[in-house]
Amino acid sequence: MAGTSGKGKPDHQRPLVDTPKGSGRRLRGVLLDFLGERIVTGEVAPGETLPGEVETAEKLDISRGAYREAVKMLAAKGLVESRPKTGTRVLERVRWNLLDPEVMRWAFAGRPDAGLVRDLFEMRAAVEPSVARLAAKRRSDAQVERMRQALATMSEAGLTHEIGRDADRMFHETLLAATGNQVMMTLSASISAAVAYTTIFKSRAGGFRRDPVPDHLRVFEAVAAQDEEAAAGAMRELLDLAYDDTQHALADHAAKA
Amino acid sequence: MAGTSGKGKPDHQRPLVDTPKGSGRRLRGVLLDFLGERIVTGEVAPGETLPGEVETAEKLDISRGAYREAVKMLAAKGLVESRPKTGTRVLERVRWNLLDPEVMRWAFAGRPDAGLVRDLFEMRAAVEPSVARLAAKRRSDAQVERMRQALATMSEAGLTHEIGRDADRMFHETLLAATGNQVMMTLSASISAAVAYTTIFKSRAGGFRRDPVPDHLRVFEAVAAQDEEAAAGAMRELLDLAYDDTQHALADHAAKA
DNA sequence: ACACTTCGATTTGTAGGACTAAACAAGAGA
DNA sequence: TCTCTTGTTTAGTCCTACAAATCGAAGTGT
Repeated sequence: MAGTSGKGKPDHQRPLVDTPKGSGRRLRGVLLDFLGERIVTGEVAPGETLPGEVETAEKLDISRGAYREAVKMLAAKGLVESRPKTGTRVLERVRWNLLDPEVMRWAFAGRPDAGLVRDLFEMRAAVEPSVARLAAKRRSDAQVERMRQALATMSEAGLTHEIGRDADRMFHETLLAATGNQVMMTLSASISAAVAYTTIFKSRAGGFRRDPVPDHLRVFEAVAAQDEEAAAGAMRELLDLAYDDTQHALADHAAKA
Repeated sequence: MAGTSGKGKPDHQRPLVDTPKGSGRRLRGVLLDFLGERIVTGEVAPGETLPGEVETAEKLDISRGAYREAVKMLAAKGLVESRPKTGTRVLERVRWNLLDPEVMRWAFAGRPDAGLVRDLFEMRAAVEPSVARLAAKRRSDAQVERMRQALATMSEAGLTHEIGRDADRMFHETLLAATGNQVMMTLSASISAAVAYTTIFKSRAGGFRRDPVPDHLRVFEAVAAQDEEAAAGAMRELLDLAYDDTQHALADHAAKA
């Protein structure tokens, strides 16, 4: 791993950033997660500048090349900006690409931030009904069939099980594909990345307060019947339910701490 | 620029990817644009794999380091994925981060794709009314004042002039900030990047069919009065107008070609 | 006080080599 | 024949070390 002989330090037992080891994870990848998470969680505040690249690379005992590639990926996501002489500095939050799935993942790595969850649900409230509406308008019969099956396995397994969550994702994914709208598809891909984390968080903390299957069913039926307004309405209800559950899970979690 | 002596080729007159020269643009940056544009416009189809990195770097007469950093930035935006032995391949469109401002820029570099424009406006139709609603609910007096001023300069200069477009951007930016919603702010940042290109495109091709200032004014007044429903409605009208204009500009452009 | 120059810190770009993962093919064993 | 293992090859990954362009700030001259 370390060139011809590293930096004189023994190859066994590296000092920092747990080694990628035998896993498929690349060194650059773990470094990216390491830095990205530290930035998104606010551990290094916007405006601050990271120590110089030679210095950092040395401290973490990795090469400048690997470090630079990780930093360039952060820059591509709008988290940092690096210029000669000034160094690499963390940008203000507004410049961040919050919609990037990886950024979302970092944001939800620790405990979910209540403000971010609220913002996210406000966004979903704006977008998802329109998604349902468009899906009702343009869905194909094959997509209806796929959603029916996903719904079936979902009601069998329940959302507490892995297989049920998979079915849930499949349901929403197909709904999205039915809109035929590229932009909405990528947006919701990011959102559902975040939603997956809150869902798993919910099922950890306290379980669900109401069965989500009936609401999914209403959405499905409206889409199948191509009733646009009903689809939008059903989706709104589904979202309200999810928001309530998330709020309660968050409150429970806060109470315990 | 070229190490000790490049690759033996004379330093004057480089073969490909116009050199960054005295400009502030970094070599990696122009390479990123070059590759990104080629991918987004479909010149290299999804599924295809780029030639090997040594080969490419050699052909373009740049170092592997610079090339790799550019590719890593593309990977961060979800455009490509590179693995040993397989090479670097372009991902399917659904995995692209279309909301990334740079990806948007590449998408609108050539002639705007009609389908993408439609998708974008469907998205705006879903999101922007909610933006107006939230802004009406939470706006501060200072923000109202800022919007008033932007509107004033905008009605003076008109959207055909640079200064007018700046004021327009300022108006929408402030409206966005008034929502207090981080997620919506980043989303609309991406969207307005695209909108800026269509706007400049519109003013090139045929001008505007209707004065946009009155519609902006209606939005402003509703937000100032904290009338959420009126704000949403006014925004919907504003969007309809913009969509009509864009459609006609697109049609004119197509007719000429 | 103002413009111009120099200097130093830091990123940018270059070169070439060693390591490793992954795909493919060939061979060994059942 | 089929599967499992083993080698071979390919291309990305990671490493070191050096040269150069940039830009801020301090210094210098007028």
